[in-house]
Amino acid sequence: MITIDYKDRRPLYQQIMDKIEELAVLGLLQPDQQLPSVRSLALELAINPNTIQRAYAELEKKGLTYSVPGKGSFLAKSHDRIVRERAGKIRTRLEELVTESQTIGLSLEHFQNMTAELWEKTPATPKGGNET
Amino acid sequence: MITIDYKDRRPLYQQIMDKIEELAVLGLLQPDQQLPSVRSLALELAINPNTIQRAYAELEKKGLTYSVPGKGSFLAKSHDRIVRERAGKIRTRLEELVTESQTIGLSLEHFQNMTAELWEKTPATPKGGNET
DNA sequence: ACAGGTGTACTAACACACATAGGACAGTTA
DNA sequence: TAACTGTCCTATGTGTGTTAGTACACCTGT
Repeated sequence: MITIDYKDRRPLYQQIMDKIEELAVLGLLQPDQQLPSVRSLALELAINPNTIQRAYAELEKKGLTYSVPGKGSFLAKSHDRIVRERAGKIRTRLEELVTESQTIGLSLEHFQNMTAELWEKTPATPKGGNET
Repeated sequence: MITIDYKDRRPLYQQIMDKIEELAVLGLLQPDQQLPSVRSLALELAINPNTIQRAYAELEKKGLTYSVPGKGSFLAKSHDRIVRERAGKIRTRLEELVTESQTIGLSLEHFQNMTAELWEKTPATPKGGNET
């Protein structure tokens, strides 16, 4: 379900956070569904439990999950809410691209054409291969 | 000409690299034009010369500048070439955005509308104020 | 009550990148 | 020669990421 890529420059805890959010976006994790326990996931990924703990703590701080001592960690937000947040971030990054494009004198038409072209390529998955 | 932003999370040497590339894109630095010397820029920015040295060395590795011992560091590439490289990077990042948008089920039409809307906002400059 | 699962907290240690500090050497130019 | 230039080197401090080990409190099934 979750894998680690040591070629990835991002911290392990960050990769785990992103993977869980990704699973939530894709609907493979449902609200209130229990996540793997800190210890079991650490064992499975062959990394330190503290790293998982870190990831779960950050996810909870973001409001994406909630933890119940003695019971486990669970997905908190609804699929729709996560998707809306994602859309917001995409908008922010798009704004950066727009600004940079204008700096180098790219036209809106050129940009739109590029978008349409890339849209049709429809690659399978963005970040390096999602397991199994 | 070049400033440092300590609120910026990027390393200082990275900020310097980006600023110089930015100046080149905007045409404020011409090919074969001499850059500030390692020591003078370090003095001006009140940081260590080694940090400037690092920035210049990385820029040279990227082929953006060239250094002549005893003479100085100079901008290497033509404006056009830098712009083309920038465009390539923008394309790569746009591809990421497209993929992520598809993941969350955004439509091409929605994406294009968002782009057009952002395009018209036309903010002054992206990264924290490029002074005088 | 107990055992075994859960989250949480804490300290210590290591590796790495960023940055500073200070010094040294070689080439260029006036 | 003097005063610039780039380049190289070692040492040090700091912050972050990660591992390691331990401990405590909570929940659940037997």
